[in-house]
Amino acid sequence: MYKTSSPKVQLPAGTYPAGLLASFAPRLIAWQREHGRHDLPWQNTRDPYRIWLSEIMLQQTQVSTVIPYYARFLERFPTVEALAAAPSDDVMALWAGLGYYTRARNLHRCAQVVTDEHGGQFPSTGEALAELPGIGRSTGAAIASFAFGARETILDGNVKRVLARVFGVEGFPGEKRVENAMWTLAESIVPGAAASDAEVSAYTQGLMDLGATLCGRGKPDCARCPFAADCVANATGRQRELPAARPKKVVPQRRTWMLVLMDGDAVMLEKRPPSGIWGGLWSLPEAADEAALAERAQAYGASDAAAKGIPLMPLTHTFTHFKLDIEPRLVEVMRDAAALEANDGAFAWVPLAQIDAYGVPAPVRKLLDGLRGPLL
DNA sequence: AAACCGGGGCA
DNA sequence: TGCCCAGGTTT
Repeated sequence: MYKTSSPKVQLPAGTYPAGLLASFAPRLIAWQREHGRHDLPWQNTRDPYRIWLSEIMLQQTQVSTVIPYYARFLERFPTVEALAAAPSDDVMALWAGLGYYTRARNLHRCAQVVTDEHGGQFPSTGEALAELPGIGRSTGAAIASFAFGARETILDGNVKRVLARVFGVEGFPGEKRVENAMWTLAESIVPGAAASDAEVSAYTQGLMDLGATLCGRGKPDCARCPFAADCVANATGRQRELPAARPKKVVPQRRTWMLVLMDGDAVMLEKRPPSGIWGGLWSLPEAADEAALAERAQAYGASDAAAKGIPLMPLTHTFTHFKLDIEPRLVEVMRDAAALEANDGAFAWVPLAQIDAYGVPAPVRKLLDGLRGPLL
């Protein structure tokens, strides 16, 4: 749910230089007009449909990738009603290749809500726009400012970087406290009430352009920046420290035992459940400890003596949220043809040379690749 | 390999 | 209400 006035806290006087706060918008607008981007396909229109479509596509996707998709979408769906009426498959097919497919589903749903519940008209405030599927606070503000001249601020990753550097905002922007402070700051520097719609658009576009061009993550081009003389990061050489990086949290270590069950040159792979880690991929049978793994091996026909298996080289795989230590155990058996008949697609014996034809998690593939030479 | 990313779902 | 995730790309 969108919070109208974000934190209900005023920017305390003296937190930032008053001159910089007051001059920020006019200087950004002047810079955008001189040095910003002006020829993107979704600029120079005030059609909320076209602006909305571009903003959704631009979430997590760069401009050059979006451009051809944007053109195809508009050609096929010139209006929000046309998009709303389209079969889901058509929408998904046109989106194919852009990634983040929940965006496409939300896009379609949003078009239907606008058509069915808003008479085909997009709402004109960020708050109302953010009620729609796939539109959050920042995207809502972007659409409202470009399409309706609303003096509302965006706050995406680019803008957070610019504000953190220019104003010297400390702390990790992913932290709620810091993000709230940035919303307050961003709201306090939007163009004044006298600003024209064109100035409001240039301002929002300027925030995007500055973050995307001069003030990028890697090495900002401070020499060309309109705020170089006031920028805290530039003055202190802390461009690389601002904004503060996500605090490294110690990722949890997990450990799993994997059964490399071999019959000749074939290894047994199990199909994983459709959701969760490696959902739907083919992988080795797993157990939480060595004893449990031995039981699984016996269930697949290994003798008591052989079930513990031969330890292979352990390997570590890093996920976003945890590290996984894999302890492989090699067990050789004679495959059970009857069980294979009855297995219902739950497992398969696959010659090592053919595992590339199966969807196998990268670390498991690596493990199995290591087995090919010596054993054959 | 690690950092980054707006919105949505969920505790 | 705040935290974390999914599913990608960039560095």
